[in-house]
Amino acid sequence: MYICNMSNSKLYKGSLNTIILKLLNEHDKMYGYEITQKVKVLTKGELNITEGALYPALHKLEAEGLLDVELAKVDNRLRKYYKLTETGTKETISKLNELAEYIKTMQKLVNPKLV
Amino acid sequence: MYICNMSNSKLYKGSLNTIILKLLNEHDKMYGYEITQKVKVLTKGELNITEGALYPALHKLEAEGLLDVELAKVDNRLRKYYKLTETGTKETISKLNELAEYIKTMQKLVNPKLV
DNA sequence: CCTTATGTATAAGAATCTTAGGTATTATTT
DNA sequence: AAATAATACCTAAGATTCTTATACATAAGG
Repeated sequence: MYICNMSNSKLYKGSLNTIILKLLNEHDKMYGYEITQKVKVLTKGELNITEGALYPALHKLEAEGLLDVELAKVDNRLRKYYKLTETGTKETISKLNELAEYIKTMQKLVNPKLV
Repeated sequence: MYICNMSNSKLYKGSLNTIILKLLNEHDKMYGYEITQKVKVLTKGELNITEGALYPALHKLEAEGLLDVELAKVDNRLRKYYKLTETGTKETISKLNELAEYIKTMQKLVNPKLV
């Protein structure tokens, strides 16, 4: 028996906020653990959001007024549902544009013929 | 008269090494200042590599054995030409694959219909 | 003479991530 | 029944990478 240590391809700086915002933009409300699972499924295990990155990021987005929190108890376990605020929705669009720009920029650099 | 402060779209973590390696892969040998200028031109001013990021990155890549250095004096000014080592060339390919994977992964997350 | 361009470098600080712990309940396996 | 895995939250220490600011030096241009 051995343990498969899938080398989690590293997040690029700033990606996480974009991912969180985009997922909340699609799913109305989500809780932290749910986000980690969703990312796993969507990326087929390629990306594992670590809790040490996720929870501080959620707290910060909340503090910045981009997310609202709603507490829930399910099966006697706490859940914190996060939801985009109006500002959060605007920021989501902005972040997605930034990401698209970034990808274009990188393609100019690494694949100049195709751009 | 006012100063146009083009908000330098931020680098995502880890991008810089990939950019450096890819440029050196294409141009045989380059010096630091040349790299900053090349990136400006290729990205039409969208990306400005700061010296505070570039020089430490070059030094680290050299220390890791991915780059070789060659000193030159042009117009009485020092230049440090960097060139890929054999290991550096392999690492370049690996980094470019990583970047391509990363972009695919992000597109699964932010644009799941298209992927 | 002063500023801009060319060319290198480092140090302090911010931001974001990984790793490694911690707590607690429920479900599953042994 | 007991141990482990899954669910669900959290934080702290450390690594890494970037920005900002500064420094030094030569050449060119106004």
